[in-house]
Amino acid sequence: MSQLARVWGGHIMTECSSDAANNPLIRKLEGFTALSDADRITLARISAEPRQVVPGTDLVREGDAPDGVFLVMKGMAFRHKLRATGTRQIMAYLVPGDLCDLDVALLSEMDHTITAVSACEVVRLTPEMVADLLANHPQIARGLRKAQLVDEATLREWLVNIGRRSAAERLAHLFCELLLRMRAVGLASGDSYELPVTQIDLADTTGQTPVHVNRTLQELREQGLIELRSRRLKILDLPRLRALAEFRPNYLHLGDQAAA
Amino acid sequence: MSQLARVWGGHIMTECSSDAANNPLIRKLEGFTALSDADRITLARISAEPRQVVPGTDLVREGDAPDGVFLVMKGMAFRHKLRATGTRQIMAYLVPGDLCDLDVALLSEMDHTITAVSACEVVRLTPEMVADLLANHPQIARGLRKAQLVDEATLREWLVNIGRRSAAERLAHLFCELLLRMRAVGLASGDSYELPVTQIDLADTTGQTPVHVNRTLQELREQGLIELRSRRLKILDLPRLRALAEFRPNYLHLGDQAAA
DNA sequence: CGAACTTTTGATATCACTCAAGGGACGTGG
DNA sequence: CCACGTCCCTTGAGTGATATCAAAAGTTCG
Repeated sequence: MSQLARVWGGHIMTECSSDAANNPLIRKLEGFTALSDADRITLARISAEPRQVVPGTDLVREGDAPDGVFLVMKGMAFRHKLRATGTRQIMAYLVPGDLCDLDVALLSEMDHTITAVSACEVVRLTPEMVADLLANHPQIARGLRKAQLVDEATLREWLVNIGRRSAAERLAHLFCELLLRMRAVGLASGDSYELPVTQIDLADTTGQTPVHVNRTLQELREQGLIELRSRRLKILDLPRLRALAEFRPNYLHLGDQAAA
Repeated sequence: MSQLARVWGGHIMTECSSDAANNPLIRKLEGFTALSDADRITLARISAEPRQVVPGTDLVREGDAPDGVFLVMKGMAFRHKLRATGTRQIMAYLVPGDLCDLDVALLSEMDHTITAVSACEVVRLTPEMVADLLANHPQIARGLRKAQLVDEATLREWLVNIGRRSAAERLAHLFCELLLRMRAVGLASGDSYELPVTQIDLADTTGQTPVHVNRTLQELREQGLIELRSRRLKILDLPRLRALAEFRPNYLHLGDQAAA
């Protein structure tokens, strides 16, 4: 927010992120449901021409009329709200493969803002494209709906996190969650991944003060649990970090292709 | 949780909540979209035979395979999670007209529990019924999808509430939100409504301690903002309560039938 | 190389938690 | 209809985790 915050204009650039195995959307949906070759081709086509977006760009702003659905292909973005008093709460991270709500076009007005934290590649899907996917590609539809349920479940888990865990536990939990989500789209190497956020962002995520986040991170480092430098997080002792956070990944519904 | 927590068995009883204007589901959806007479008849039929449920009954439990969608017709329920340490976080209230996630059948396992707080009337919609509504009743589908978006937006607002507001502000915000939601289904009289929760529940909702909730409620009472007795909340000074909570109802998307 | 931002440190304040116990309400059974 | 148990609400005293305020040190980048 203190950032430059330019609005996403008519932007630049191509670059084909097609190669199916590297397409985070395809990877993610395949974690949720079986896709046909035709499905993969459809998804690859849709996500073929992302726009490059500069850090700090608002993808949509609170008060805007929603205009299609955003899909993040690279980089990281988050949803957040600003209160009148100036405090901010971050309510979700969007990592590659993530979309914002499928049916958002039903609403007349956005109730929060989505901002790119790092340089991102983003695709905008028109309401028509979304409708086509949902109507004519049942497996894709299934995957997308499931992804949305997981987004909601994640929100609930964040509520538990902020409502009922201590400062250190909150951060630990966040780090564990993001590791799994980054892994699911092939963006973690071992137990480390890009985490392009400031300590201020972490504070606004976990409902704390930047100062306290700083001290808490130091604790986690001293205990040999993590390393966090130059926008990259390395988890040094995942089992202990998970135990500390009491992290149970069931709410992410990874690898449960089952169900009716 | 300390409650008896019997599992919802094959339960009793009928009683026809049909009369369209009193059907909370119909009222709620009409706030979101225009319904035809046929739509109203469909909805009335679906919700015609609620089961009576005793306070403390778990409608679904974490770990269960989801089996259809619940619709609350009367009373109040909430979603919550228990941590291993015994602490609990309530993540949503379900008031009459509310459903749990439409697509929940896509998941193999529930990641949280839903419990009736008061005596409730509840309808279980089978996955087939839900599919039929979504496929063959476009306006109903639209209303239901919108309702789901609002549920998600509400979750985000709760995150702001817990993450960034003081004890008094949190309670004030919750009370304001519930007033609007109860009004939307015709269950508020003036500025008061049934609120069948204990102070312990309020603590688990707002991420606080019961003791502190108690003291905070006393403050709100002393300031002439509310009255809370025998499971009924009366808001004495709504403007001041709203101001205290910095309550902006935009996230509830009430009365915006607009949008593409 | 300088400006803007971020991270770190120190000192102090406070809001909310903990522990503990008393009082009230409500229901059940004798 | 009283006695008793069980929740729930209330109060008090003491503590602790996290916030606040302020400033220095480190980074990043144009």
